[in-house]
Amino acid sequence: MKEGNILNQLKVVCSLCSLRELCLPIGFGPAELQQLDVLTGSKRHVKRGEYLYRTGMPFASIYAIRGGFFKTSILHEDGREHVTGFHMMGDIMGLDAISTDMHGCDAVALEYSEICEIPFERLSELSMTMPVLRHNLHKVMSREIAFDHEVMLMLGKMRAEERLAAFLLNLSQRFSARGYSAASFQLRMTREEIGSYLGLKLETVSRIFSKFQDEGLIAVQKKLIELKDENGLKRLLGSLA
Amino acid sequence: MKEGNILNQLKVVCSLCSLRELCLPIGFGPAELQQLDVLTGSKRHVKRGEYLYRTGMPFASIYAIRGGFFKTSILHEDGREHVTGFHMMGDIMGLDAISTDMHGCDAVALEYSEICEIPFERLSELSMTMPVLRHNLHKVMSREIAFDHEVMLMLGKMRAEERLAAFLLNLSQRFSARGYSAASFQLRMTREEIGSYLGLKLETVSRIFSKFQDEGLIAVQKKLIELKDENGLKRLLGSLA
DNA sequence: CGTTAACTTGACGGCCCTCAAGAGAGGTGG
DNA sequence: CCACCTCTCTTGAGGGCCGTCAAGTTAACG
Repeated sequence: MKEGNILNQLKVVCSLCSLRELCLPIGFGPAELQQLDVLTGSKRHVKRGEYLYRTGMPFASIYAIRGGFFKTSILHEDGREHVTGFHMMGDIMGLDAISTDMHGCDAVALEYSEICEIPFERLSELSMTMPVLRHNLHKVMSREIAFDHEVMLMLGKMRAEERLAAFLLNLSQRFSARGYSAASFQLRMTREEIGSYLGLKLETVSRIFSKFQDEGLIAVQKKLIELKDENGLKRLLGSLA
Repeated sequence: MKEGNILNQLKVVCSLCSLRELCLPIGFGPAELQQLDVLTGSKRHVKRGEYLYRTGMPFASIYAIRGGFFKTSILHEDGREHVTGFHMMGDIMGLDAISTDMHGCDAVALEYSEICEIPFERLSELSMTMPVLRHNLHKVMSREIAFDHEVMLMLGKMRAEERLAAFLLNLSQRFSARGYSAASFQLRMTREEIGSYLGLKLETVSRIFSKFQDEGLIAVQKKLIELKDENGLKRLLGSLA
């Protein structure tokens, strides 16, 4: 992996939700903008712990996050879950459901969140006449594929410390891209959920957080994370390659 | 994970490449079909070991496999590679490059292969006027996302034996869906490539193949695999859940 | 027939999981 | 307001799975 390949992975704030603003400078007329407004009309609030959708539910819309924090996960019969992703403002969820017309995972809000429901059929139709919209849709889907490949790399090749470092740096960049601090942020998820996402156990996550703190790389206070030595974390990742 | 969720994952033979046939029963006229032929006109042969594309190359086309076998992988500076996928007839490659306009992985033919190069910009334009094409494109991309999530689950949660069992069953189903034998097939990749894909070392892959053979689950003769007890393999997977 | 790549098998060790106990934080009801 | 409960997190001890290292075998190819 090229240095910073994973690091530079971030789901840019280019959500279809905010496409109105995105399209303005491109020279859209009022008519097109009005069409977009039809799409972005349906907003919903989701309380902490509530499901936005569940596995097996029929697929009709994709969801753009206006604010808040979600996890998506697959649930097993025995109750174990695997977290497939964490999602924040500007991210699009539900793209994996198009192929089967049924949601293939659960989406749970980890804090109070606002989402924007986008009927996919209408979006698809609208993308006929709006090349920019079409291009953006393809980019969003493609970015998810490319990002998932990075995650696969992480799960398949990295050791626990490298995974945690990559995870923290990715979070940092995504917060930073959204105007929040890159060096200090609140984790919205538990150690167990982090572990599930990274293919580790919660004890391992906790231990490595402590280790990073001892080494002066980060400061941890429960869910408050402060990156003290970003380059140090990046060096950890570099050792993979 | 629901029983057979991973098992049922298979990239259906619905490649855009064979869309001509696919669209016929839907009632396309000669004009539309001619448009499609423009897309599928550019065919290429790739010899064993040749690269179809490499990381960093500018993105212009996606590729539908007409025949043969590919692996896609990310290469590290130190020479180590992580295999992100194996691809056979009917699969589409290169979808991860749309977001960056640059290929993010290497695609290597593991045997003599024939592919069909599809200029993405033209495909995208064409999808404006052809809803079926548009829908198929979205489905193909969505299926890749959903499948990658299954792989992430495998890498994050399964033990070595479970990964191998899932791998063999997935291969079996994909061969079967293409008209080949589900119970007996030739591996196109080395143990090392399998290991890289599954997050294991080649010795582990070899050991587990031997173990499966001792247990009567499969018969192995180098690259020739015969599934002797498909249900036994599925039971291995079931124990995950 | 010689060379090399790919595979198999064994011994050993390390990383992470498992099991366990305890501490801290947050919420609820008295 | 405080006691109490529960969820989450931390830390330790021990064990198991798989990686590492090594040697030998087989297959493929010129």
